Amino acid sequence: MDETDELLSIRAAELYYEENKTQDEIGQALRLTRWKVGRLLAQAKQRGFIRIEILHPRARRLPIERRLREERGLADAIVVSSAGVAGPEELQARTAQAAADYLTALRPVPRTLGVSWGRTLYEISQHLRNGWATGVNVVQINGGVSLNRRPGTAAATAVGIAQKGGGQATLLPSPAILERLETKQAIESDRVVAGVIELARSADAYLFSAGAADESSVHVESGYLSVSDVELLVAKGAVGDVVGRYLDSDGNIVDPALDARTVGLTLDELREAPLAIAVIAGQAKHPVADAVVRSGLCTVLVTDEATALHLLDG
Amino acid sequence: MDETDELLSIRAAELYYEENKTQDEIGQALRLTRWKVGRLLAQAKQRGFIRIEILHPRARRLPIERRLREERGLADAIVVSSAGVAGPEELQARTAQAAADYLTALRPVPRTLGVSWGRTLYEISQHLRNGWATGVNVVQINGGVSLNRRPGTAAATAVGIAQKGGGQATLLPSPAILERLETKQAIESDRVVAGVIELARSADAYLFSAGAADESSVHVESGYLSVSDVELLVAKGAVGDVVGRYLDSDGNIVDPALDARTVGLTLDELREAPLAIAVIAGQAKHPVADAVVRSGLCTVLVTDEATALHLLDG
DNA sequence: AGTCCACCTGCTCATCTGAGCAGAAGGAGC
DNA sequence: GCTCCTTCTGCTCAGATGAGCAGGTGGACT
Repeated sequence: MDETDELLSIRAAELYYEENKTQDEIGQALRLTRWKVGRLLAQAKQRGFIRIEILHPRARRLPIERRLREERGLADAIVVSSAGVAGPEELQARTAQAAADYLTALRPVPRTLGVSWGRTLYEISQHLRNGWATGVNVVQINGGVSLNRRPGTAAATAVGIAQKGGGQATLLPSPAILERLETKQAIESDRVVAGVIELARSADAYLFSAGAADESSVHVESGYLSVSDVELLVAKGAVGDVVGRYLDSDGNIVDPALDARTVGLTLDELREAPLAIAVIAGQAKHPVADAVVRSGLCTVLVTDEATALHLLDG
Repeated sequence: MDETDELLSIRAAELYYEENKTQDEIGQALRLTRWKVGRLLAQAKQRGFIRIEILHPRARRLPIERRLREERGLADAIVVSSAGVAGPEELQARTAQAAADYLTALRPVPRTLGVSWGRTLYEISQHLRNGWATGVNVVQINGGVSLNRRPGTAAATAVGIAQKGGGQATLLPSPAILERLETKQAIESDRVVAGVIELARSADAYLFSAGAADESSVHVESGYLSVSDVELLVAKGAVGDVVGRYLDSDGNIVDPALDARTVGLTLDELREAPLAIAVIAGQAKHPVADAVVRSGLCTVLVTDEATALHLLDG
């Protein structure tokens, strides 16, 4: 395509997309046949001169979703558009909304849904509508009750999802991380706790997010880890955590001793799940999102456009 | 349009614009008739959910051009797209290119073209192609030869435009602004200078830019004015200059005494021209662009999208 | 110069799409 | 409960568009 044709294709595109002229009219204006105009427009599209964006908080990026499914082996992918996004909070909100939509549309409806907790999960619970399902029971898959600064967030998440879904919530009454291995083993052998974990193992589907390995981690906020603990983990290669377990970029546990003191489903148990929905959004979580997808921790990913493109780049 | 329809229209738009499905296929996917899909897409467009951009340095914004013609009474307007622009230099380059394109396509071809000088005009001369016209003579319409730091820029501009257009350049051998009124009157009564100005008055068309009233002004750079001179002009209401003459936001001369010492066509002479092409780009020139258009200094405006929108806002 | 080949052009035809219309549905007011 | 009015729905039909094809054009190579 020479320079003249390139310019013509731009002129044609202006008349077609901005002035709503027909290809025939454009042909008359530019002294071309309407077939030539059609070809110029096709070339303009194909060469990427034409960008069509859907500007809406609920807009998704289907081509990127397809690439994630095909190139990253996911069973499903939901990618929300970043077009016209105001800030990181809105990105987070859009992604949580999309996750709520996905859950609502999910078929078959899971009888039991295993959930983690955290800012993202809480926001998903807020975006779910009353009656999003009928009779979905919810079970927590990792510990964390009550140490949180905003007490009850973890519980409110699970209970909220369950209530709006017309089911019961089963909480895991345990800290996320114990200080001593013996305490962790003791609490796991507690009849109630063991029962909850057993229920969690039998869930039909899991819904969880991932945390970045930095000082903003919920584990730091909740007091389970200190900033220097996290720095140590990062030094060992940690990119973030899933259900409280810190992993490196290959999805391996970074600190087996710490992991052994962490209550809840293990990463390998998650990997065996037939339906594991990860909801991860934001620049800060790009590395951990990568690790989650690469190591097969989820079968379904709900994320934002920038994160999705990051995953596809590598 | 309720929330459900809004969401459906977004889903439909995704399938239509990103997946290239037909409205009929979308109808099947979303369990709607194809007419409903068509209406949803029309509403999505109409409500502004669909943004179509033409990403190309030569892309123009025809709807904005139309508004400028209709709402600002211009005979013609050329607005280059700001989409995907890298920086102010590229905006300037795009606008200069558009001005060169406009000149090249101009019919009837002017026998004599009056030009000012400056960074913008120089860039236009660079973008013109050899043989853009056959036999267009060029005449400078304001003084400024030789005091410029990059000597010859003013002359190179006029000569370049003329040579590439197969014609002769007539330079105005005079400073832009004289220190004393008497000197200005003396130089204007010089036979050669008077002849050039007479020729300039008889030009078929004028091509000029405008300068912002700040320290970056070519008059400061050229030594005609000091920074404090410009500050004084700004204090008196100056928003910029056209052919070396400083005007306020209403297009009135700010400093009549200074104006009387300025050599070349007057603003009122420009206003009477049947074809006066102003080329103005960049954030810094928004106020002076406004003054130029409001006070009828040009019949044709070549500018960038942001500047055009600024003109239409007010 | 002749031949071949790739590309381009203008066409036919099938499909897609938007305008306009008649009837149905859903509310508001009586 | 009934009527009227607005809005919505599914349709016809004509215009717009894209796929595919035959013929033509121009350049490269022999």
